[in-house]
Amino acid sequence: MVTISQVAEHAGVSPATVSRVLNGDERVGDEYKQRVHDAVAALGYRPNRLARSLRTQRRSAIGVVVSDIENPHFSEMVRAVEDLAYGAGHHLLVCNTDESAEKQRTYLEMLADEHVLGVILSPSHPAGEEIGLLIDRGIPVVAFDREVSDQRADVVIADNVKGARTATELLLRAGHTDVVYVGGRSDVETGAERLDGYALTMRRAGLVPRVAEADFRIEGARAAMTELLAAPQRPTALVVANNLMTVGVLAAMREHGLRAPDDLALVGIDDPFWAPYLDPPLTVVAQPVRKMAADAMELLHDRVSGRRTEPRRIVHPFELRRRVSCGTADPTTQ
Amino acid sequence: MVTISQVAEHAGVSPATVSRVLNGDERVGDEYKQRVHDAVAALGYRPNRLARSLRTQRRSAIGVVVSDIENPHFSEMVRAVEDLAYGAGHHLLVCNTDESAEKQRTYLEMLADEHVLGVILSPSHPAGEEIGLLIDRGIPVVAFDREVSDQRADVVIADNVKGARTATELLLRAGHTDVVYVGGRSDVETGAERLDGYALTMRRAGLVPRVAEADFRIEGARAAMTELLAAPQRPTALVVANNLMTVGVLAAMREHGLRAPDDLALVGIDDPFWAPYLDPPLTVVAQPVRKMAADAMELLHDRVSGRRTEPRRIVHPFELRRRVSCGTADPTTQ
DNA sequence: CTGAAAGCGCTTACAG
DNA sequence: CTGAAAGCGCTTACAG
Repeated sequence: MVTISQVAEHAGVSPATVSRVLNGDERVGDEYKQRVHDAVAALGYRPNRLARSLRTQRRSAIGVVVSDIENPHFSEMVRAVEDLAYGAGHHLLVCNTDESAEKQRTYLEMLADEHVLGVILSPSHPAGEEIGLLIDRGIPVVAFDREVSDQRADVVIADNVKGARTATELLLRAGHTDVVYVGGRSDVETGAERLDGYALTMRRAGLVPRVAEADFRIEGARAAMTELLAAPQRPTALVVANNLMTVGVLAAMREHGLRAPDDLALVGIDDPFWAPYLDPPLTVVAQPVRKMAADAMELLHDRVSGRRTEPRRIVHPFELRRRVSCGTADPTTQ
Repeated sequence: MVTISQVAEHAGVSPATVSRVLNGDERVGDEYKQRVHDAVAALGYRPNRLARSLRTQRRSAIGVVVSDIENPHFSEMVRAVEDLAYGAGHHLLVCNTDESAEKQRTYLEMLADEHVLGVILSPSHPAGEEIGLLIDRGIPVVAFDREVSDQRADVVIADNVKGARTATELLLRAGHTDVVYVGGRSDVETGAERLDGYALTMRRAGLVPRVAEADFRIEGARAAMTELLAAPQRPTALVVANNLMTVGVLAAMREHGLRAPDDLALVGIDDPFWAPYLDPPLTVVAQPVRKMAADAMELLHDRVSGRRTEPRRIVHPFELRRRVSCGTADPTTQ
């Protein structure tokens, strides 16, 4: 392990001068600069970032906490954040919480103890006190997808109520009246809001909401669908609460010999990369994940640079991406 | 920021004693222990992990370098690694290289400078000299999926040749003679080996290999398929080089009104979580990603603990997961 | 069993 | 422009 002192000795200067040269301090004389650069090259010296972070009290890591990196929604988010972080010379500590309050706490405490630059958190437990711990210690937190109780955090979310409304309205305008919502966990914010958006839209149209309850997961959706399709009255259209559930819904439909959109029209929420390639290509309302990630990073940078101290809250609209699964025809006139 | 000295003062002991208590040193007297614990609680003290790492020369972060976290293969790998790391109290620095030699170099150098505990690397550039830099500095490297030039690294790979052979043989045994390989990048190890496995198997059966060249990506596979299906003789079966390409292949087939397995039998390589839910459910040969991740972590821990200094190389077999897309009938007798 | 002191590898006022 | 010295927040031989 070559240290800065060894470089200094080799170059015949002080460690302070080596540090200055390496950090681009212009006041150093040209000959000294050259000698330092030569010594660095000769010894293959690389500064210890740990030591630098400790001394400068400035870290280059950003914590990203999601419930499950394997969920394409979060893979996309992490990917987008990573692209931006790389450009800024930062790197990512990625943490999965599995929707466990305890894992969230453990990870956030660890990130606090690591003195990360900031945290982008898709909360499993919005009221966790460890969120305040981070902010107390001057580590900015951006809540992603879901809000957190601590009002000092920044927030980047999508308008789930409107998103579900857009999906539902699309089907209602096509003439459907029996639109069922295949729902995710209504005990979490995103689940509750999407359900609300659907139910409100149905009621406003004078229709009765009907929900097949599931859990945001493939097999849960498949089971809920199996039950739904065994019921006396089969709906003509579905709104599905997230991308994983869509996979389960399509599987259940296939088992029952049903095709979208003819037997059952379908609008999904979320747009994983394979949605356009499903059979049929899936119509979805999608969160603009990349834009949201860019906002999250910008909010973080504003905080770190001290440009802003007041919390901000950015709400993105969902985007309708119309493909095939929603159908086009008015089913009442077929 | 509460420091260990403040805790010491509050408890009326030395910083050394606080450190000992917090690190579970049993030699400390019970009364002192109690006083330290009280002071820690009163002040809300949390040790600075950066300072500890610098002092002990022991880091708790593991670097994971993949080409693209959005590829389900790597999402699954990172997820599996993360599960194991969490249990061991480690956390993950996740890096995307986009198959760029430069990004790989930048990230690996950064991981070296961060003095991470170890690196799991799915190499974009197997001969990168920065791999040696890590090992020189005592940071163990486990090559994942693909080998690296530096012989000192550990290796966890799947037997791509046999995997592709298994896929091809399954189709040959079903009676197919015109099996086309929809190929990935044959300039990378995995691509080249899978191609070899396919081609060898065809030749051994007295058949002529036929390849639709693509690039491991959805659109590349779709384009290659469109070309293939425009050719005079349509094959009766396909082996597809990775999970993303399967998505493109199915899309192209749909555009041409072809269904698997009846019009075209299909075996994929890789088993993303949605493969069983595709239409038709996909028959695949799959790398045992979770087992491979577990091995990678174990190799890392062996190195870190000094239990082993000689490099190890673990080769996993692919697993055949037979579903619907490969068909069952002998097409020559239909 | 406990504390004073040194040191991990840097950076940065301070003095010259 | 350059260096000696202090210090970031810990841990750990060393001495008692």
